[in-house]
Amino acid sequence: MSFTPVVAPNITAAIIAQIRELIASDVLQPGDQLPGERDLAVRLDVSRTSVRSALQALVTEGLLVSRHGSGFRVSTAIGRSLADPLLNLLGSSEDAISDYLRFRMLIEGESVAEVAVSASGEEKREIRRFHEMMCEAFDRGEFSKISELDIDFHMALLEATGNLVTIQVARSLQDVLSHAIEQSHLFFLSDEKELKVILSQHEDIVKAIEEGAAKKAKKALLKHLEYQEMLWKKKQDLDRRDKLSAKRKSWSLEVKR
Amino acid sequence: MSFTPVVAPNITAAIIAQIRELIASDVLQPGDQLPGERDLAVRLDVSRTSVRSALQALVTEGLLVSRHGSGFRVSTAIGRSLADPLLNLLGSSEDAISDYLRFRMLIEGESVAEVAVSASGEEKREIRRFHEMMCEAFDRGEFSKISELDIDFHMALLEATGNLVTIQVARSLQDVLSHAIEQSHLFFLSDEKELKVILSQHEDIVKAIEEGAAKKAKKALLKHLEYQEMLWKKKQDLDRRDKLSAKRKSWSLEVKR
DNA sequence: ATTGGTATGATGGTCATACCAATTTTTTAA
DNA sequence: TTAAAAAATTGGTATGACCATCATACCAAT
Repeated sequence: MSFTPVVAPNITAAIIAQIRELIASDVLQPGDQLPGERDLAVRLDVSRTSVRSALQALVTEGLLVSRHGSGFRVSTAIGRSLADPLLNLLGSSEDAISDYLRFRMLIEGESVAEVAVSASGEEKREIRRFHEMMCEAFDRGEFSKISELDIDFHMALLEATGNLVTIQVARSLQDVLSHAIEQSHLFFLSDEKELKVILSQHEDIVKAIEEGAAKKAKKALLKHLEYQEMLWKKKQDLDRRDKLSAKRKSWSLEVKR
Repeated sequence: MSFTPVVAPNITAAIIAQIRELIASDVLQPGDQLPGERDLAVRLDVSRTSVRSALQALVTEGLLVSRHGSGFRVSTAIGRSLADPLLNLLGSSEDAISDYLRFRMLIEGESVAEVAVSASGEEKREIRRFHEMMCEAFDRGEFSKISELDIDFHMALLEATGNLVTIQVARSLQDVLSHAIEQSHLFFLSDEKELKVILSQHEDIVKAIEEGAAKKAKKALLKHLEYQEMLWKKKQDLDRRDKLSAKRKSWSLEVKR
């Protein structure tokens, strides 16, 4: 007969676990606002003291941030342990963006195939919704919003798989990218013509998903990412040529001087 | 042990800092008992609420341990930092390990196919070298080394692709989840029979890579990871059954009381 | 001498209430 | 329409109370 030590019931720990679960399962997303302490207390049927204790613990852990008078929000920098090394990487290597796109092909290629065959109707409708919002933004000429919506579109794809590890990794990566993209401005949204191509590629992906055609969806998505990689390399070439000509110019000036 | 009254905004933070300082300067040594909450409150000239908030934070941080009715003590096992949000996040979910393996299937499946057709002879020899080291460790009965070498083996696969993003993500993720894997001890190295299966699966993978057979290699690797997922689910079922019986037992005890 | 029961004081855990301070929202007045 | 003022909301702190648990001491029965 083996007895195991009894763990005392701990209300605070239970609240912590519940909130953590909500964040892990992506119901609460980075940046989302939590209900107020008093509200939470009545919802969970516990005292405000216990709620505060739990929230405080999550703040010191870094999962939440609190602002006096405003409330609690889910931290936007959760995957910092993943993000930090990658940040250095993207800054140091020229090919990092290309590697990033190849990595996304690994992840999203299989994921979208899985989604096509096993996602619910509601999830598929969610994906199409993002796509339509993107098209509308394009029609209105709000090019700055398009890249945001593009991120949402691809995240919705991954979220439909329900794989928590995939979701968190993707989110961390996207966080890193948002920093890196600011440096290499105009990453995707450079040309109206190119945007049109991207939107039609998205349309192909969504259609394949709705049809439940796994291989077709995967193929369409890989084509989409390969196109973006091509765009990136093209842009990189132009930059290199610009730098080269600039160098020549300054050199010639130097000679003249 | 000298406590000075607190005068500051962020009262809780000030208390935390003071106690942390006492521990860092070794005035409070591991195992030492702290004054009671009420005592501390009057010594610091703050409310018991603030004292509790601070102590609670230090407990979740791992510096202190509390026992109901006994008091707070300085933790005897300091140094292990569980402060990583992502770690706790993934640790809170039951399916995290399973999701982790599915994630690896996404990454490694395509990667190994790529390696089979495009890796150099030297890189392939490197992979085989890790495999052989694993076999030798098995023959010598050094089961504890096997899981380490297993990690090296799979990392060598990914490094052969040359994708820096993939490598970084895999490294970080393995780092984050290492404790979760250790916690579910005997994950891989439970049974000699199971280890033999794993080694033969590795052999299949290596052979396919050396032959340059992409699809064969991918298939072998997916089979390998699916086998591990099966092992994990099996173990999880056993755990659940144990907990259930334990619950029944404690219940009968409760009735007696 | 060991075991089981009981009493007591200290401690952590939780709750309810109140008030303060920072922020946001709404209202009001120019 | 705009800007200032007021109100409502929210996190931070304080206080007092009650309960469950722990550590200890003491007593009684075997």
